[in-house]
Amino acid sequence: MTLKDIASLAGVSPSTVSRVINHPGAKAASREVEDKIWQIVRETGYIPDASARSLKLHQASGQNLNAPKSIGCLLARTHTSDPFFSKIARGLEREALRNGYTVKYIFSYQDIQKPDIQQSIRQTKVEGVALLGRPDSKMRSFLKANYKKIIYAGLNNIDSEFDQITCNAYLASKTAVSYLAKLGHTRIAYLGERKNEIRYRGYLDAISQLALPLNRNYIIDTPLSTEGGYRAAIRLLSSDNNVTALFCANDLTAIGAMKAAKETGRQIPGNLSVIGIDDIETCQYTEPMLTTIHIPTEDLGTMTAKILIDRIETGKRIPMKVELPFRLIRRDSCAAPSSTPNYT
Amino acid sequence: MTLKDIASLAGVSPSTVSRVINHPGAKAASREVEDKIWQIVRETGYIPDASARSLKLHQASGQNLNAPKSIGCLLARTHTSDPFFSKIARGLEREALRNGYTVKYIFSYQDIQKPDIQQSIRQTKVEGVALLGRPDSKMRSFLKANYKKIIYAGLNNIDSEFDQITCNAYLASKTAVSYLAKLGHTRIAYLGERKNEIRYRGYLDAISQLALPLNRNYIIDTPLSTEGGYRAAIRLLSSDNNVTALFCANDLTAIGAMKAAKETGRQIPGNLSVIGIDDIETCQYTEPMLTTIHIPTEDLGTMTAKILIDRIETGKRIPMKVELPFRLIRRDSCAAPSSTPNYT
DNA sequence: TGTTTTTACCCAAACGTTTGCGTAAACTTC
DNA sequence: GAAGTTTACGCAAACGTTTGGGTAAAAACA
Repeated sequence: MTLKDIASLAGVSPSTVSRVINHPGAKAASREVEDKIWQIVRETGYIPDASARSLKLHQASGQNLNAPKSIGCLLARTHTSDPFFSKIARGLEREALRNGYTVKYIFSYQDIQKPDIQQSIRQTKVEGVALLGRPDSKMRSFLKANYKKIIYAGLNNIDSEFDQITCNAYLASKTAVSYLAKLGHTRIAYLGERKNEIRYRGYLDAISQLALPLNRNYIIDTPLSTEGGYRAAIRLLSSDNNVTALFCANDLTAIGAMKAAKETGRQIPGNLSVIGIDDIETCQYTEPMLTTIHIPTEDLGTMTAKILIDRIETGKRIPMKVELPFRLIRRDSCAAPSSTPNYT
Repeated sequence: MTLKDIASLAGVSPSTVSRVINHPGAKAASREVEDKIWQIVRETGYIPDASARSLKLHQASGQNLNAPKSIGCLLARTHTSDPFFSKIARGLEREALRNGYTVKYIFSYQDIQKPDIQQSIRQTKVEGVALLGRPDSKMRSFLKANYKKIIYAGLNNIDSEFDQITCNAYLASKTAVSYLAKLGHTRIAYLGERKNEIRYRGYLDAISQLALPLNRNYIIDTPLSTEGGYRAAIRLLSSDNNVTALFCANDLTAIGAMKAAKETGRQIPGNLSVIGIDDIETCQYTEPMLTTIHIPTEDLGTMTAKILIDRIETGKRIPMKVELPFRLIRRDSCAAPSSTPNYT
């Protein structure tokens, strides 16, 4: 349904329809014609095309009072089933809706180099976009080329011109490791990603600052998923009997690791302590319940929405990096290393 | 700064600039010219006008052979973090992408009555939509009014004109209950939703067909989430010492229930058997591992995409109801009821 | 009745892009 | 060196609006 269609249905020219719609009341057309036009508009459910309008008016996209507004949310498909990101998305959506915005999600990260995918994404009209999880460089340049208002939410700082809503995962990691150290652990392994990963750096720095021995074998590079954690832990635990604690870069990984631990005969937290990051819901349903660092995931989402929407509505950009607080949640998966330290 | 400006600065036509910018690498221009254009773009800080772009790209899917194509995916926000639906979505997305379609997700279910939300949804152009999870009547009429090509995917049959890709959850439920009965259980509880829920009907019919006693107290109406399962099970287990098995309408519920069982002193599967439906990944990471009915979730998604896309491309509709097979996965959470049947 | 004003509409030119088609020139191939 | 193929571009027509500048017909006026 376009203006033209309405026009021909009403038997008038597009100009007339446009005037009627945009300046209601201003007698741009006869009473009769005006009524007829409105009627048809209602019947057909016609919605003026926002792009065309803004193109023509070249108004800085803010004017139309009752226009449908929406923000985009970009998320890598691989993260689609990660509760951490779902939760952020949920906060985002809630806050957006409260402000009258719809959220449109796009998960087609990895195919961003294909031109038709790019087009398809561009085609969905949004006033700004929230970026969940680290973008690769392709994604980054695509975003810069196509959107003015972009906010990144996630755990890693990304060195880029986007504004960021994060939690200080570097500190969070150090906190987790320190906690393990304070319990008496000295042989602490890292399970998670390494490349450009701030949690890994946090681990490394904590180890060195606490003057703990750094053992290369205790660093396992693995994707942040339950299966990744399981595999990594199996690898580690079946070849080494000295580790007493596992620092996992997120809860999913930790949960996988716990299963591996049990399968290789460990008691948690008896012979082995496990700690994660995120505090996803499942942490409370594992046996034992998982000690972890709580990240205010949902708030991450709502803040992102708030700031993005503020930027959209005021048109002003105050560059910023927001950091939300984390905290250690002591549950049952960590304890002092057993007095008979080595598992046999 | 417009395309034209860039073009004249570079001494070429706008078309060339456009091509260079949009299909980088595709030798749309000579190496020389291309470099020059990028250089000017960088120097001038040119940003393509989003409205113009989207206006142009919108052109209603009629002519343009390699136009960007996309399908919509509607999912209730409440299901957003349910692994069952994430998995369907993942299958859907994979298949769609393989066919050159992008998927656009919308989670704004509950606010569908607000006109501006409706507008915003309508505004996103898609060639067809996949509907994950049962729509309420508002949603249904909205969909019927706005889209021609709709396919429903999920566990419940919905009596509607939409085509459906499902698993026979009715039979699945009966299978689960029969399995428990075959193990020797007679006091089997139902934890899950009741209203219009086919799994509930399956439970009821199984109980009656197997001539087991039907105990109203063993039917707990609860939302399908971990927390829902936990609450429901606490309620049941702390007031009754005779149940020997819990049939949970999905795995999330079952996982919550397992926690409650442990907290109330049950051994699984010693004193209490628990069975779920879905076979989400977490099932393998619980203690004990959860026996469940496997639903080919990802296939549900790919089938949905396949059929939807076929309909879009051929333009023909062959009304259909597709049913994918399920199967029982025996893990460790179910066993024969103990010889000292009552828990004390 | 002739002249001016008003009413009610239409025409067509933009807005900044993208892209199918066309075409000179350059390069192959035999 | 003729015939075909490829490369590297330009032309112009869209996309859906808005709006300034018309102009016939109707209304008002003298």
